[in-house]
Amino acid sequence: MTNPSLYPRPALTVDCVVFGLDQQGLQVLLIQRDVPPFAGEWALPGGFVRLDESLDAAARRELSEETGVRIEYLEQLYTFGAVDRDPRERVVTVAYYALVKLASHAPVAATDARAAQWFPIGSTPKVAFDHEQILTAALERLRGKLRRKPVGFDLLPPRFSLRQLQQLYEQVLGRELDKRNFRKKILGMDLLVETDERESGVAHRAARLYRFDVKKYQRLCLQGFHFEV
Amino acid sequence: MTNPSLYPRPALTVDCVVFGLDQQGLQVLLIQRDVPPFAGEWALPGGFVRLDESLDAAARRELSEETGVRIEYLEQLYTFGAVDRDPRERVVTVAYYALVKLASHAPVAATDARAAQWFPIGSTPKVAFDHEQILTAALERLRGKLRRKPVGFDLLPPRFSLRQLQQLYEQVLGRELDKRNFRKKILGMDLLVETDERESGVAHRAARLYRFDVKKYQRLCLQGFHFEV
DNA sequence: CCAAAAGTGTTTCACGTACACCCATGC
DNA sequence: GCATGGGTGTACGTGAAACACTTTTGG
Repeated sequence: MTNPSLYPRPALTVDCVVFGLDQQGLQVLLIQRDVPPFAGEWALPGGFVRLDESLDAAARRELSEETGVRIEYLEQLYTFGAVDRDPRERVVTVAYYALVKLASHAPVAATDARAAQWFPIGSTPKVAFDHEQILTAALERLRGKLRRKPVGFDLLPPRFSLRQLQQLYEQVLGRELDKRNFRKKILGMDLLVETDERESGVAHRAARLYRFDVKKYQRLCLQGFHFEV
Repeated sequence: MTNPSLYPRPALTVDCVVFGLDQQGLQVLLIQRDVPPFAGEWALPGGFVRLDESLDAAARRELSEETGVRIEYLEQLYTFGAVDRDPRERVVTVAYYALVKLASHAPVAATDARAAQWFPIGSTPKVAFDHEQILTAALERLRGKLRRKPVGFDLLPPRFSLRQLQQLYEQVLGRELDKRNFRKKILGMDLLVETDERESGVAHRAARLYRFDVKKYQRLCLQGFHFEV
């Protein structure tokens, strides 16, 4: 490893897969490109990494600039570096995925002029570059993460019903779960605290709302506790 | 996302954590730097990504140039991009980890002039840059991977005893396992085939040697089989 | 014959899974 | 009063964990 300045360099970008949850299920946020290549096509929000910012910071900045969503959870996913993934020239991209509380946002949130839109997983349009591959990888990672870490709560409002929680797991894991077993398991971890609030605006018995006790989770983790659904 | 050539770019490198297993346990391969910064200190093998090679290709090339080891398994780990991780200038590195069959190599393998040396996990010297952090991340990832995928066989010779396999798991996972339960579980997966060879050169009853049936594993995976130790 | 590791079964307990009914509420 | 989902307990089976002794071989 000699002097770095002697080598021609790939361009370096970050791209983000933003997941949100609403009544229709799990959604991804895409933006419409306004410049070539792939002008007019949908793509993941992202952009170039600046010299004075870390990769995480670049991801957060791009998300804030392009979508204005408030990020609950952000994790680096994988770095994609196929030689021809950008037709212009060599571009390596560090992909991230993010979770947001979709319920608290306007359905389409975009701070700058670009169109941003939520698409249900499984009904995404054709996307630019190798972004399809990134989307797939992100979803796979989310599935694994959700089972092993309590990140699901970052997709839900601060207070939620057990039904909401169960539906989240069902949608992301792609299979049905038994109501009684699910409640037994989740409540058995002793990480949810009952609030005295209840669901409102439903045409049936209102469900009790719970909140996730982050502090308690962190304490348990130090004692070797392992979250798993 | 406008024209990439308008932005100043970070330098981009790959660094590899190479794991091998011998009688002393799990080892990591480090090389001694011969140029500043950190000249004389130990570091992970790695180097700059060229414009005409993918990230994986760059990792393989660097490993071959700097260490000459034959790679059994290679996986991208994480991309490290703190602003000041290289004192010279902004350098982002894509870290990989690799598994090699150490028994079949000379204890120190280096094809070019640089010193390369194996160090036991837990007795590594001070390393340059943020390589300590990368090492830690690699070990953590290896632990998880080993439990969920049959990558352990990439650290063992093609024919191995159950004891060797068990010791591998004990060393990497950092805890003792019950011999009978271990054998029951492993043999129960029906992925090891008995060979008619036995251990040699031991001062006690010689153990039977097994080999891992990759084909069968792949077939089972398609049917939803899930490896777990 | 002694040291050292190979090889082998059973019992116990925890946890996952399957499964059905009454209750509260809004309309 | 009816439709809709909220909320609850039990029985069964599978799989993990604990546990000790006999066999083989080399020196």
